[in-house]
Amino acid sequence: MPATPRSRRERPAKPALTREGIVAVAVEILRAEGLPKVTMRRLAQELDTGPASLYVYVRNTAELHAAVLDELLGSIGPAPAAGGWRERLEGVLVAYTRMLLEYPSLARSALTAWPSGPHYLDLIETLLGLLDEGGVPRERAAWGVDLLLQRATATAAEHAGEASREDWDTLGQALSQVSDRTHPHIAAASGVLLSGAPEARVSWAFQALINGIERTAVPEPRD
Amino acid sequence: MPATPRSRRERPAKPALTREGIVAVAVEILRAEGLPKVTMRRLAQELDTGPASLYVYVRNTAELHAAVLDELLGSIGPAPAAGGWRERLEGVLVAYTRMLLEYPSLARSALTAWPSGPHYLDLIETLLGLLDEGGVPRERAAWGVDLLLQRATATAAEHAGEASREDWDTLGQALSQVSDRTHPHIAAASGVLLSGAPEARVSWAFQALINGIERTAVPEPRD
DNA sequence: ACCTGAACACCGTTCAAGT
DNA sequence: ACCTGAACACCGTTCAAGT
Repeated sequence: MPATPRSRRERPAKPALTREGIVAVAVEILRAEGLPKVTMRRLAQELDTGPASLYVYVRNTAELHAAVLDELLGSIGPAPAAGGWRERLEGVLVAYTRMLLEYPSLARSALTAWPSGPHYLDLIETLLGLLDEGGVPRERAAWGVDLLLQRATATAAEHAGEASREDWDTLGQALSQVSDRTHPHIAAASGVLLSGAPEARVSWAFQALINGIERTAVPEPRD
Repeated sequence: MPATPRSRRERPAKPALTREGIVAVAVEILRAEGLPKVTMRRLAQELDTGPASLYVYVRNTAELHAAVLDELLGSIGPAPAAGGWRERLEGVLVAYTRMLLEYPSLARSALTAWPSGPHYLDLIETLLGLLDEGGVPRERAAWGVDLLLQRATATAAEHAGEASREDWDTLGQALSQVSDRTHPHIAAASGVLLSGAPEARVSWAFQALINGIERTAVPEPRD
């Protein structure tokens, strides 16, 4: 009796071996199993080829991650239509942060491999538009966008790796056990340092950033 | 003729197999060859043992990285003695950023594996002290420290991985090629978006953060 | 030209077995 | 108890060789 061929029913239609096909499969694996499983070898296996073949379409793993992020960026939708510019700006930033928080390891990778895809450009345009609506001078807005996006990305990235919850507790313990002779300011602030609901802190941080960007003059360029 | 034993002159005194010894060797390798070479296997080899032995002293790679960072933190020295609180605060933050910029991949790892060592606590104490001196309310200062340290860490982390320089150029190209019909605000700001000397941007960002922290009220805790 | 099998040069972590 | 050899289960990337 000949061995029966392995079933191929798992994937309805095998995506084509193109950049789009690779990114599509990568997003699928990311959603189902997380970024650590999105490896060149796994992708190749899923596409019935060897890992070497992928290098025709993507330069390396970092570039692949950036493409995946831009793809996901398409899902956060437009800015809220109601409310003042400040609230709407916070709304966009919170939506971006929330999306990244679903894939913290992708956020981590986005911090290093800068996205430059179409959805990322749309996001920058939206942020600049809202800052302009609020009367923030163009130069401050331009430099400020970096601050806002970096805060969102870094906040999500901090949750990558299973250890993060434990580390927070370790730091909390260290902060509360500190002597008020050697570290008087920590001792005095220990109750507040790690206090507050996560949403409240996220919101406060964005408002503080917006306030700072609004009020801080960019230096005159010297030549 | 018996085989001559392998020379052991490379390392003057092999550090003891203790947590301190392991961290010391890790710092040494980091300084000489960068974080990617600081692996469990390499460390074990350097200490004449197998990788499994290290797990008696460190929980995992992330914890090791955090210990290494705290060690390096000891080298940035105290806050500048002269100047207003604002300038001294910026001085501390710039010194921290500069140190991290020498080891961007360590910064990247610090974003995930929170340090909680003695030198990190000292840094927090210094920041809180300077904000207090500036009359910043305790609650704002406590929440603000997270903003300041995260900015420093994330800025350095962005330089990890060889690709970062190229990515920046790619983004710059994408930004300057955008159509002013679809992305009018980017088009209008394209000159400013990526302008400015790195030091000027780092300095502006910290000043904007300080200004924002100073002026943004923390919400009343609800129970 | 486009594609890929196989190899190169590694990883972190666990665990059974030794001392 | 403390320590570790060997194994498990993987990685990314390159390159010579095939079609």
